[in-house]
Amino acid sequence: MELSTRYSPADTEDRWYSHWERRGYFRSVPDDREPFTIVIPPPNVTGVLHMGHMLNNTIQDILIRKARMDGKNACWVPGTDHASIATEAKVVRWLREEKKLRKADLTREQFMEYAYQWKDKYGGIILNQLRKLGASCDWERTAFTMDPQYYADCVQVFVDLFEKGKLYRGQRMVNWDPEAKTVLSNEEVLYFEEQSQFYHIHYKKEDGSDGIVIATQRPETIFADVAVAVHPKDERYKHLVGQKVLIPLIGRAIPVIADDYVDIELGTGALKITPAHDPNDYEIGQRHHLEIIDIITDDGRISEQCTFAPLVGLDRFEARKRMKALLEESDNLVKIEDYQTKIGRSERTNSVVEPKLSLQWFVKMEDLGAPALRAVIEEEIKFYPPNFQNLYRNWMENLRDWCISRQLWWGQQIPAWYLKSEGLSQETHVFVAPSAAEALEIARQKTGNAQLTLDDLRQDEDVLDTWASSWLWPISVFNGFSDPEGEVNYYYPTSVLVTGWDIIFFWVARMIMAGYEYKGARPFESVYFTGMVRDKQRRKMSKSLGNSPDALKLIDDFGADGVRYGLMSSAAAGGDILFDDKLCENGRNFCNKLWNALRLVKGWQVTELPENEEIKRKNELALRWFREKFQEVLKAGDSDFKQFRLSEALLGLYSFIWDDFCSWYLEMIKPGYEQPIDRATYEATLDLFSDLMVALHPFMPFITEEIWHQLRERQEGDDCCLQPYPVATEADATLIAQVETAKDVIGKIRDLRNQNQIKPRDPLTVMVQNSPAVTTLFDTSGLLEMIVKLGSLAELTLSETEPDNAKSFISGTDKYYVVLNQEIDVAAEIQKITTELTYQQGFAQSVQNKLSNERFVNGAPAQVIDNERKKLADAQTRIGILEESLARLK
RNA sequence: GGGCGCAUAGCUCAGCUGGUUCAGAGCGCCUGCCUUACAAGCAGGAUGUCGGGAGUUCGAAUCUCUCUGUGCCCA
Repeated sequence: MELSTRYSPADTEDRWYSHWERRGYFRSVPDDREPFTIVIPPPNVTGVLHMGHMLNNTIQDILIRKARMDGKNACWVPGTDHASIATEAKVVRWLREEKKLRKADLTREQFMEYAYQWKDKYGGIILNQLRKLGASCDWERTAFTMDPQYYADCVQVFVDLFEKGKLYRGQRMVNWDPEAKTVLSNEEVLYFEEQSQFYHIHYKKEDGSDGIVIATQRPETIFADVAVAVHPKDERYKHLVGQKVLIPLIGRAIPVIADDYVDIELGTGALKITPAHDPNDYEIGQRHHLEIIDIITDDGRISEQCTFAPLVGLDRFEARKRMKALLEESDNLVKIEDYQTKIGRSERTNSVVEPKLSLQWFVKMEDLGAPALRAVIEEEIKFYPPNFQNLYRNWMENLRDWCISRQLWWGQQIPAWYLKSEGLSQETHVFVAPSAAEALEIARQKTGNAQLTLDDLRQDEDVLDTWASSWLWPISVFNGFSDPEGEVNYYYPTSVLVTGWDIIFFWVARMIMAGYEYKGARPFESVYFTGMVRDKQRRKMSKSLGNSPDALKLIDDFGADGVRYGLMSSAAAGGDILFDDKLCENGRNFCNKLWNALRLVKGWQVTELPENEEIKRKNELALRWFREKFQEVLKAGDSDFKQFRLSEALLGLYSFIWDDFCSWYLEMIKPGYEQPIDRATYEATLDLFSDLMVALHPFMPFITEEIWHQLRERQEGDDCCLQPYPVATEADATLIAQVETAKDVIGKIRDLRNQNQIKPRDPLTVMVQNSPAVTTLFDTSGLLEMIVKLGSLAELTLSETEPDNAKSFISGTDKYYVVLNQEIDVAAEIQKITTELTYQQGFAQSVQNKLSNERFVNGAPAQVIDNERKKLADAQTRIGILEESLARLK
């Protein structure tokens, strides 16, 4: 069959993927084998494949394929996250743009129906895209964080935490998004350097005399002030502490207090305290037992609570503008100062975050955090790279309670019920239960009112933070809550989690907490942190910058294997990747290289006749050498895998295949023009090539499967992806070193050709100076023939004397002569040899110095000293040779 | 302000427990080749006070301290 000079991924990739899938190779059910389990970091259900996913999932696929080939029961669970806020935002936009509907006009039930419609239509595209990448997931296990069972698990955990007293409802300062009207977690707030102003405002004393000038960025909140704070050591204001000053415009008197928090240098050194609208003020307020006055509504307007009527109803920014004029008129504005500061904005709506006191559900972190911190510090869970331990520890030692309620509809509705008779946020009774009926039971008991009906209760409107569902992922996907004695006990703890370090707190830490809380065991043995994929200018890839390449187009252009190679070749764990198409190009080129090696081998005619002795010796040596070298590579690769050094493992195979297999081995055994190859070498080569494909398969699954099948007729079901991964045996270092000397000689001959304009194929005569050391060259069967072939020599013989008209070089401690049919430039040759001689003498001297240092000889291990002695001896031999050459030329 | 990291070839980075597999890879660059698998290729080549300084050691890119530059996280 005629093979194209280019490998065409499009012709093979889909075909092999469906073949694997059809044969059920990725399916896992518990059995006697050791499990190797990975749960996918579930992408947003609305997501499409981007570079980060490609990197992340390529790594998981490599690990899972390798484990499968190692004979383990490999199970990779795929799935998606309902991603409450991100998805709800998309659904709302879709309703507005496509259906001309506003969320406010829909009931919750109607909205959810639309949301599911939308999810069914657009959700899960990414899972099909993962197939293009080659991801060998067990698709029958595909999970979703809003699956009915998963939903029930989240509810059960909520109830359980509540019953254990690890969940509470409390007034807390939260990050409020006035546009989305929802609480944001700290992690959902992004900070930007922005231009702002400090308003210096004069708070006069009750008698109208000069009081104190405070600086604030938020003049519209002065009506919620309850104090002015200064630093206790600030001499300027000491006399005022304990006195009262008046809020401008409304003239309410508030105390001046002293608190360490105040920064003397910042602004005027005097700070207005507004506990309802600033987290730091809130804490100061708590310390000093101050009142809380809230004057901002849920949508960011000045509320009725504000005693200054002209502002009521205005948007907070509009109110700020008005305040400028009002303060000027009332002669309270001292000055306005420009100020650069960090403003927090909602990651989703970009609106300025409003600190707000709100009644929310919180998980107490104290008990949950302790075992999760310990597990990582004591390396019960190992991080790769390990320095992420520090980041983790830092966060875990400063845990804040986790706000898990979100004012959204898309998500697991919080299983808490209240009495309708009580106002919103005024509840004195809370009934937490898995269902309304059970909540009613509790309500009847707690209130002592047996007449209560479901109509008297209303369920909490909020849903769970999306991470409060995904933290159960490693347990819930194996039905660990509904069937705690089932297969979860086989698959859990999972083997490794592969994820970006940016969600170490959101997700990794919380899964660890849930793991210890609900399974009493770590959720995974190891965590492999990937870096961020960035563009060439080091910018994070983002939609708004438009710098993210289209993942599927990349696969079209370079093949999935090419892209996988590109991503992996420069992706040390934890390190960012500066992505460049060039990387994928390398991968594609590698595929072509493999393909052409296949074309070469399959193009050979095979003879059943035995080869002549010389060729036979050469081929046998080549084979032995290559097999030994393969062991070295496998051994290194094995250790790389154990340490998750996947890039290193891949690059090791890459250079072994490109350099050692293609450039050396195949050239060694390649028959002459239109000559056949002997059966034994041919068969052995097919086997070696097959083994290489098996070793490379986890990284580049498609092309290796294709070549595996092109190399030989295989039985049905005899596929590359199921082969046992080759296990290294001890390599014969001596043999490898012998062939290395041949490669060195060949390289030097080629170099000499290059420098003297001799064509690569001109047959040269080369001699080697007879010496006791030179015997290995002649004693190693096939070595001479190898040099003759790859050096394109007419002959290689021993010589007692230096021939005329020859140039020489040294390999190891042997002197070689290349006979040239041209004039030798004696002066240039002398120059060259002198330079080399000077270098060798200097080198010998430095080794000599080392060896005559008594402390070195006494202190260093014997092996190091022996090595130095050998270096010295070899250098001295070379010096002898060079001096001899020089003498002869002169 | 607190914490974590990084600095090695023109560029992007490897370099594990200190010792010739320690100064490496890929890209780029230079020279020569359309050699009977592959020009998306082949054969060669050049390039570095391993950020500065000090220390530990027989020996430091590797360990310690310090300075400088730089990135990130938290407040």
